[in-house]
Amino acid sequence: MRDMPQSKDILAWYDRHARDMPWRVSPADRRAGKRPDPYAVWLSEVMLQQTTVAAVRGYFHRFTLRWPTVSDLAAAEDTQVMAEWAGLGYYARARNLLKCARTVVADYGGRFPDSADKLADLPGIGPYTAAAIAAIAFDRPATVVDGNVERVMARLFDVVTPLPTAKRELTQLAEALTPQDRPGDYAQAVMDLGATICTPRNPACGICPWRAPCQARAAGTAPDLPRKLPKKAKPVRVGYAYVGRRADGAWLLERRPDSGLLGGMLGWPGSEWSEVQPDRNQPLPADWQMLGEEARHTFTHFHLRLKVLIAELPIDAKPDRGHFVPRHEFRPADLPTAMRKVFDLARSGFAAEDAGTVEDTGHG
DNA sequence: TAAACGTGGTA
DNA sequence: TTACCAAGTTT
Repeated sequence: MRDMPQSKDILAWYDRHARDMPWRVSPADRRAGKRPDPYAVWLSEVMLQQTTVAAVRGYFHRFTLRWPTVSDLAAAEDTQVMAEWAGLGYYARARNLLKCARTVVADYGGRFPDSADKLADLPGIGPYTAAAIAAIAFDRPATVVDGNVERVMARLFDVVTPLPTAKRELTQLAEALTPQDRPGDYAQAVMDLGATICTPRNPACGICPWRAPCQARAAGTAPDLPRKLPKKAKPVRVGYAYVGRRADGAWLLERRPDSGLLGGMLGWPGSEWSEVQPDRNQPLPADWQMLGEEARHTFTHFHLRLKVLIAELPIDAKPDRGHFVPRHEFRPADLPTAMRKVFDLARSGFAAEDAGTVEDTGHG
C-alpha cells in the first residue's frame, strides 16, 4: 500500500519556497494572523485566469494604484477600466469585473461575501475563483481546481483519462487532500508546486515534496500527464482595417459592441473578419491607401490577417462610423493587441507618406 | 457539452 | 514559424 500524499508535506515546502506576489501574504505573516485584502485577492485571481503571473504584475499594480478599493473600482467609468485592461486579453473579464464590483457595493456594502457559494453567484467568478477567494482571503477549506491542480492530481494518482473528461475525478481527488488547517496556504502551495516543480514539461520530480507518494513518477509517466483531447486546427480569417488621421492629428476610432470578440474595446473601423475575402466598407469616402504589409494576430480559435488602409482626412470629415479621438488623448496602449498591431503598421505608413510629402514640396 | 473568448512566452 | 501552454468563465 502506497502512502497517501499529505498536505503537510507541501505546506512545509511552501513555507520555504512560496513565490513572492504583491497580492499575497507570506506564510510567516499568515501564521501571525495577517490576512490579505479580499479585494486584492479577487482582483488578482480574475486577472490570473488563463494568464501568467508575470503578465499580471504590472496590471495589478496599476489597477490598485488607480482604484485602491472595490468601491473606487465600482465608481470608475467603463471606458477607463477597459483601457486599463487593454493588452491583458479575455475582455469579458474586465466587463464582469466592473459588474462584480458594483454588485459587491450595492448588495454587500462593499465587502466581499466569505463563502464560495455566494462568491460564485457574482459576475466573472466561477468555481475556481470562488474557491480561491474563500480559501486565500477567508481561510475557508475550499478546494481550488485550476490547471496546476489538475496536473498535480493526475500525476499523483496516475490518472490517464484525458481532460476534460477527467475533470470530475481530479476534483474529487483534490477535495480529499484539502486540509482544514491552513487551507489558504495549502491552495497556494499546490498551485505554486504546479507552476515551479510539477510543470507541464520537464517536471522537477527529483526535488518535489510529493515525489514519494507520486504514482506517475513511479510509473515514469509524469511528463505525459495529464492527457488532453486533441485540439481543433485554427482557420485563417481575413479582413480590412481603416486607420484615418484627421488634419489636426485626431484618429478615427470606434467602440466595439459589448458582446463578442474584443467586446467593449476601442478599435479601428473595418470589415467583418471571415474565412472568405469580405467587402471593403470604408467608414467614409477618402483616398485610402493599402499598406504592403498585413497585420497578423492569432486569437484563441483563429488566425487573423488584416489588410491595413490609411488616409488623411479633412478637418470637417463626417464619418459614418466611429468618432475622432484627439491626438493627445489617444494612447496606443488603450487598444487591444490586435488593434495596436494595426496602428503600428499604420504609423509606419503615415511616416513614409509624411516623408514623401516633405520631399515633394522641396522642404526636406 | 462544446465553443467562444486574448495574449505573450517557450520549445 | 508553428503549436502549445497559463491561477477559467460564460453561453
